[in-house]
Amino acid sequence: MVELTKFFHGYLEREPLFKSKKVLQSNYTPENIAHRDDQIKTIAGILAPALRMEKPSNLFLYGKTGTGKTVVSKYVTSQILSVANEKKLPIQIIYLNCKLKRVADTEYRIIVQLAKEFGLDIPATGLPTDEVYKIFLKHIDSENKLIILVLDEIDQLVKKAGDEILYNLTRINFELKNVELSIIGISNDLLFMDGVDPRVKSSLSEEELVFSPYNALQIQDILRERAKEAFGEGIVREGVIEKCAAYAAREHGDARRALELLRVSAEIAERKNKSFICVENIDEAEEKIERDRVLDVVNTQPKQFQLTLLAIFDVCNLAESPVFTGDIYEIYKSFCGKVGLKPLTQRRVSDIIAELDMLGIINARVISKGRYGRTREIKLGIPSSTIPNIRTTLKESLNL
DNA sequence: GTCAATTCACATGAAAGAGACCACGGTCTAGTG
DNA sequence: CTAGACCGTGGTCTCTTTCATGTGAATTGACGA
Repeated sequence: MVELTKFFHGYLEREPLFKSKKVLQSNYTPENIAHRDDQIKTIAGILAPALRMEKPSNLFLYGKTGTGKTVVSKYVTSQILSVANEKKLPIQIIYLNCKLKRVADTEYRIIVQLAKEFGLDIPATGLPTDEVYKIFLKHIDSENKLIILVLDEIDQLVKKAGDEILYNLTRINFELKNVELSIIGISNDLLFMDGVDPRVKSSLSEEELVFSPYNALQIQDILRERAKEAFGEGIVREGVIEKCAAYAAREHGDARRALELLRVSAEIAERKNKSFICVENIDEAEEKIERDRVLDVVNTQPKQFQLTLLAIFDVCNLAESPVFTGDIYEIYKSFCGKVGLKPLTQRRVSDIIAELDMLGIINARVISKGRYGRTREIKLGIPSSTIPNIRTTLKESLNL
């Protein structure tokens, strides 16, 4: 008891490492965005007609994760909005992240979310989709307005729900008299548009913009700028920024990852009562981020998912040689027996393995072994140091 | 030695079902005046 | 008479199963040199 109060007092007396933590959080939109001037100008140019109440062209942004697509579009739209507010223009910006599960990942839910933005409360389920459309359209069309709809991670949406939604959304303009709707689509997948209905394609990507990855130096700039706001003087030791940037650039110039790395490093240092962040903290941070990410996925997925993952861990642990779907399925089945769960079909497990691959927890590559068939070659996609930890968590949650 | 056919072990697709969740409208019930 | 409880119907959504079709190269076997 006494110990704890002492601890809390100590905690409060200690000089905090962070001056402002939110600067490093992923949803923070900084005042000025480094190395993205061109894109900002281009987007601003494309969206500017909105301020004359003319419908801007639909816009499509491509680029890998952490290249600033979201930040840039949020920045530009918020600027437009503030000008619009100043001039009392009826412009509305709606930002939807289509990747958010159970929020905006189906046609129905997109409409519900949109409706919510207009103060309309529609139940999350239970109504026919076209009914919801009608309610929404009627409500929206009652006043003059210009709407800019930002659909982030739009590729996820289309992959799950098909491109019909996009078609419907682009058609809204024809059905509404008083409202103009422009769409900004944001996609991580550069090839995404190839598989989309040509009609949608032509109307949606009237303008296109590619965000190229940052290089290590640019990431350093970004980190330095944010670190200046986030920490006090002298807290970030020599080489920390450089190393964070190098780690992130190793992937494909993912600035978000670099920022997260820096933030978690700082958190670790803080927890250790250090008054500075040093290079060693970064390695720990990297491992922690990875572990948390996997654990997060694992905990939110159904049991069968967890069992499959556990089977993969076990098989990969035992065998040095490459591991295939069939092996996993056998082990998985035996686990099911132990836990008393009805095993899924191989078809389903195959899909689950594919999903795990998508999540980056494993690396699965389809290979052909010639006469000996075609299968997935499975390797672990996470550092082996994190695995024992995850494995025990898994086993606990499964009572194995 | 060359070349096409074969063959394996799954991958990949499509469709459809089970079960959870929910809204809506109608009917029933009990309480009220 | 009316508010609330309780159905049945019809809708979405996720996770699965079932059935069907696809696939890439090692292997096989026929063929000719």
